Amino acid sequence: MEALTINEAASTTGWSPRMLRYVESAGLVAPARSASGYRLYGPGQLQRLRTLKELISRFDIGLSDVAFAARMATDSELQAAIRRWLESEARRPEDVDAADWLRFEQSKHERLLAAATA
Amino acid sequence: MEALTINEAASTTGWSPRMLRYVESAGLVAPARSASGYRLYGPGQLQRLRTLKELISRFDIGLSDVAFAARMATDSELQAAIRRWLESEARRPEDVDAADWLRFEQSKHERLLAAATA
DNA sequence: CAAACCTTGACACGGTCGTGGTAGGGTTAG
DNA sequence: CTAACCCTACCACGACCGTGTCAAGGTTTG
Repeated sequence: MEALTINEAASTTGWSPRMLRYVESAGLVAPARSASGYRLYGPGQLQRLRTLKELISRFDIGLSDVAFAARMATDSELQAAIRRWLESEARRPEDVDAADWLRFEQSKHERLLAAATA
Repeated sequence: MEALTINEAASTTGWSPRMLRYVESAGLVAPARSASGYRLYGPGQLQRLRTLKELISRFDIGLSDVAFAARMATDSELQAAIRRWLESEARRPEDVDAADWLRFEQSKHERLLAAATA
């Protein structure tokens, strides 16, 4: 009785059923399955779906970003390689315009805003 | 005499001039500028461009993934939020098919392979 | 000064992301 | 049994990523 089917889970989390399947395909929240293959979402998964939504909208990031963070967290070789590269970058702060990648990261949002305003 | 212009930098790093500008727009390697606005790549930047190329092809990731990692490394609030979310995930290993997101992450590569073979 | 370089801005194009829909077919519940 | 639900597999669509190319104009160099 602690498991909701996909439409019920969608109602209580704010995701669409379609997106719940997509989130699963990204490996971020993988519900158990009933004997006949129905997805069964437990309470913890419902909570993680809600916080995932929060996370993504608060920082304006994508599901694929979270998926990449998950990959980094489990692939220590990747993690180490990226950290080494970033550290070699950080040692030359005079080269870096700190606002640059920020503009890059936000540009899609800005473009959306501009399009919506126009 | 330690600074190369964009075409010279392209030759020694394997990136195209177009991509060097794109990499800069992503905030990953930002060269100094001459008085008249020419990009001037120093030795350290050439090295980072080479390792960046290596990193990206070795792990089959995108520039935007590295840009996201850079954002995480400098935005500690984002980093903490993502770590919290991932940790809440990790406490329920019975739910997670470890190979799932791996398939997701590799699927584009597989699709490319399939398309190339066909 | 002319050739060879650099700059930004734009168009284009295949591929991926995020999202909705629809179709064909099993499952569950009244 | 039938209505309501679930499944997977597709099509579609706009936005974004990675990449090349071209145009119009400034800079450097022989």
